[in-house]
Amino acid sequence: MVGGQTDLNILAGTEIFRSLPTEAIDEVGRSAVRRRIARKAVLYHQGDATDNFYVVIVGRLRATQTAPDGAQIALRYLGPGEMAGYAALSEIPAYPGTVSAVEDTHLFSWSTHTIRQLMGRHAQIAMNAVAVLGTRYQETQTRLRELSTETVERRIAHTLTRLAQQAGRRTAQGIEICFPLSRQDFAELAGTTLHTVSRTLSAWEKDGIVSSTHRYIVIHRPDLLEQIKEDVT
Amino acid sequence: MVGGQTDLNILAGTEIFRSLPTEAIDEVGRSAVRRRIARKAVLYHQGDATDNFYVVIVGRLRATQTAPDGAQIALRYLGPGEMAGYAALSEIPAYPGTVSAVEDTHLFSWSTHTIRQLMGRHAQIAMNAVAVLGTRYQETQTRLRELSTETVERRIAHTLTRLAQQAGRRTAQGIEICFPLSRQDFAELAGTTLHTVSRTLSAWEKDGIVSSTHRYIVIHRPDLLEQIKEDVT
DNA sequence: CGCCTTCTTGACAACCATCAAGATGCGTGG
DNA sequence: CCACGCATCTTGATGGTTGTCAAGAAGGCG
Repeated sequence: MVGGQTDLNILAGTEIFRSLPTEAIDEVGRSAVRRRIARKAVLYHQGDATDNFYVVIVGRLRATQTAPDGAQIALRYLGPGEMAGYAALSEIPAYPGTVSAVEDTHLFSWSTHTIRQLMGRHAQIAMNAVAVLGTRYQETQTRLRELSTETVERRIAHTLTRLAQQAGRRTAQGIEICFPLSRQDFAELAGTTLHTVSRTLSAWEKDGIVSSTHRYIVIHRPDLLEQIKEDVT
Repeated sequence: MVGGQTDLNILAGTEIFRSLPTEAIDEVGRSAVRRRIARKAVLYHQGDATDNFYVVIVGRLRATQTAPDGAQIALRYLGPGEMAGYAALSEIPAYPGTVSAVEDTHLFSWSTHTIRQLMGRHAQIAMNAVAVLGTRYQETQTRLRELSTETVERRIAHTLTRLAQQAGRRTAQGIEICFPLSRQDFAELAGTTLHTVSRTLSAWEKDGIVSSTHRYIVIHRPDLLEQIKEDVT
């Protein structure tokens, strides 16, 4: 159970519980459970029975999908305020992907039954869920088109821009992606191989567009990235 | 306005208005407008301001997305009972894709304002929308993974299976995709070119897996398609 | 300080898009 | 009813993009 005023304030700021009247937020808080998972730990596995719904408080999660043959792609990275486990909302019986932690992460969680009851009682929650899923659906459609029609370099540029938008932090040097991301991780997000990502980022680094230390990427020249995306050469 | 008992029965059977109490269905029907669009006509264009929400009664729609450079992919084909224009539900200001009719199509429509009001008043509608968007989101994620990791032939097999599931009709010869689909259309759905689709289907036709006349594809050996999908050669 | 993971870079080849040209078939108009 | 024309489909040849294989370099953690 979660009840402190700070917790309620956090809840009120999340994508799924925004714009709720106070008593509804109270109810949401009363039925929430706090949980913490360590870096690299798995929140749930693809194929597991859908039993819980989550909201990230602090940290970063990574959602992936694996094919029967082992090939993997990254579906999304989830930061503070974002929800995980939408299957719990939509009566999908098994999680369609695996979610694990990129950094130590704090979460709120609700059982499938509870979150559905909350949605039924407060249409605003369901409408927020519609908005979130709509936006994510749209983003995935766009990725699908990019993957179908664009060259790798442009796809990598798009992926990087999206990352910056979702998890970018302004610094003196430019925009930094604020969680660690290996070449392999990036490749799984862009739909290519770590080799191609490495080559492309190396070339961009030569041109002063980006730089990366450890596993943190910094964008120095967003304008040149835009140019790469639009380039019709 | 739509009020006949048959219309209400149709509405009660759609993915977005199922499981509603009678008076809610009544309300939905009262605020609905009937509309009809001819084959090849456009329901709305990508980028248009989101003004209406639709449900297909009979016919078939096709949702596509076009890149700035003109490259196009098919997002989805929509048949009876399915909804179009989810942007109207999720406050996305402009339609993210274009929807046009593959066959003469009858629709119900609601203004953006009306459908949102209905959702707010009846949480069940919003929950149904969550379920529909969740399922579509999941499907798109799977397509994304296939496009990232699988060979064209297997992707074409997956695409054909999905089509059969969504719009297949059992016949004496096998399962027929029950709307006309050109090689180009198929290619835009599978993320490849019409040439590759043509070659692949020709090869499969030689093996007795499928056949196609005019623009109707029939699957004779679903089992062999499954084998192609799983083949780990 | 050493090992192991991750990254970089090169060489090569395969898959599939592109280009090209002919075949088929449907709709339309005479 | 037939013939013409246009759209679609088929099939071949070729080349480019990018994945695969390989091996060495760099960097972090125990």
